[in-house]
Amino acid sequence: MEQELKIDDINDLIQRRIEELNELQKMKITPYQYSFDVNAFSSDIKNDFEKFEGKNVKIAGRIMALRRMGKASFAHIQDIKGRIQFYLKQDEIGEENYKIFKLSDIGDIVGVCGKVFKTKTGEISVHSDSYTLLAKSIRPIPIAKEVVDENGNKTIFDQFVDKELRYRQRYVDLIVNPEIKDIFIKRSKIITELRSFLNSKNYLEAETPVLQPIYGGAAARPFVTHHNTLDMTLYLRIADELYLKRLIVGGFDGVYEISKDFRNEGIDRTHNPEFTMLELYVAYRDYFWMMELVEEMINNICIKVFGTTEFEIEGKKINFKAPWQRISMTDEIQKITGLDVLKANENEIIKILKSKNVELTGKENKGKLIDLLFEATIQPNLIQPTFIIDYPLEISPLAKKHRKKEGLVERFEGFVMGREICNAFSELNDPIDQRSRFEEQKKLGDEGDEEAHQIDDDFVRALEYGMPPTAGLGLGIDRFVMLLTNQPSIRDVIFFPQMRNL
RNA sequence: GGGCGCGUAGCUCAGUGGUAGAGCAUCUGCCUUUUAAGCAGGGGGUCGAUGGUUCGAGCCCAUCCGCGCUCACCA
Repeated sequence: MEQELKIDDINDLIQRRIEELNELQKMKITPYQYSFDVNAFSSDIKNDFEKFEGKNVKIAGRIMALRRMGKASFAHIQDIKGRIQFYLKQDEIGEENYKIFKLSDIGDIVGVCGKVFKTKTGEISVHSDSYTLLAKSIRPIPIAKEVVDENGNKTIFDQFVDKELRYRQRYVDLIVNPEIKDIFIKRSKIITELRSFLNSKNYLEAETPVLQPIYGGAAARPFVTHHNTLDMTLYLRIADELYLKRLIVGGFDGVYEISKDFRNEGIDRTHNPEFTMLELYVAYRDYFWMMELVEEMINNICIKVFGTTEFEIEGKKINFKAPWQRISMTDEIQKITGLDVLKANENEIIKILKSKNVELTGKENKGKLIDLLFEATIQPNLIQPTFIIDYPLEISPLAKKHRKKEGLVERFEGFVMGREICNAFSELNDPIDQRSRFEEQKKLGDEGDEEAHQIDDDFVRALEYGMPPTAGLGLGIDRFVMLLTNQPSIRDVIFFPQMRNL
């Protein structure tokens, strides 16, 4: 049975492979097999040659290099752990099987059985006595040839480097640049350790709605969608916060969620429209307590996943070891600029901002101006892990007023390498204050601030029933993974980053 | 959104006004321990798209599409 060609970007390379496929089928070979009993992996064999030498192994993987020399051949296959060479010759596997092998291409998935041996030139290989085509590849993969010199330095020729194609066709990227798998494995371990740390504290992993009639918990523009049967507008969540706090009202005293949030905003090195966020709320605790928890949690992840708290990130040595420095935002601004922003009027702050070439829209309130001043003067210098504490009230509509300092809230953000990695507060649990904060936000919204918070009456009602004092935390997983794995772009830590349609 | 840059064979790239190239990949032949295997020979292109300038455009100009870097925005 000949395969119909229904491939839009057919070329002669694909054409030829389909012809091979048909030839295999004429030979009654099934080019897409059902299973293969793998019992060994490339790097295990190479790392423990003494144990494997002379033993029969069954390995499987993708052919990544082929060297055919008439009636004998060498090839490399790539499995989950790396690459290994196999050798086969016609005398040993028979003409029929050798013909099947000759119809194989780089990219095919194959299974090989045979004895482990070392070639004349010293490469640990599998001397195959059977060869099975498991899945025929009809689309050629970009071939990158590798050379490892005697010092172990790897040179890669013609590496697949087009970033656009790598992101759009991540499956090819993973085949051809397998070292990136490690980043994603690290990402997975980080999330696993995060979850196991939080579970060890007996916090409940909760699932809250992605589709929300009122979005909230952050300042961001949402994605809008529509439910047909209910005939109502729904928003993809921009944060989990308000639902998780409802669970605290309901009597859970520790809840967390690791989930996707969606923000309809720009895309760049640090922003993907959907991203993974950890949010955690713990009853009867405040933001001081939460700072210690963050230190403990991050130290734990560093040790469990990387075995150290010391990292080299973009050439700088970073140590996550607790305790982190704690700096008051307004004190530090005063130290650096000489201005007491709490007492100063807006014009005094604007004057300094202008001298720093910060562009203003003219709509900023005092809290926003203070935040801008912080970003311009202090944030870039926060290289080692640092907590900035006590933020202006106007930019923190869900945080509790500071117990001592007028105009501020009990909020902290953690910074590393000048970048924010987490955000936390003593949560606002005064329903009357919360309603007036929402009303302030509504004013901003009415004035055109597209990111202003919506009024969530049901959330206020929940607070009216009474929410215990609570500490809350948000931690952006993608950016955290970027830091720990030293990746320059969020797209390098997300398997399938959002791309424009072609 | 602004600035800079990129888009040529499956991959990596050269080609700055005069017949579209190289290496790898691929095909044919030879080759039973090779390893960027080798030797000999061959095929493969809407040069991102559209329009313009020119006797002549991959190259110059304009517009558009896509991507990258960067700045702004995104607390």
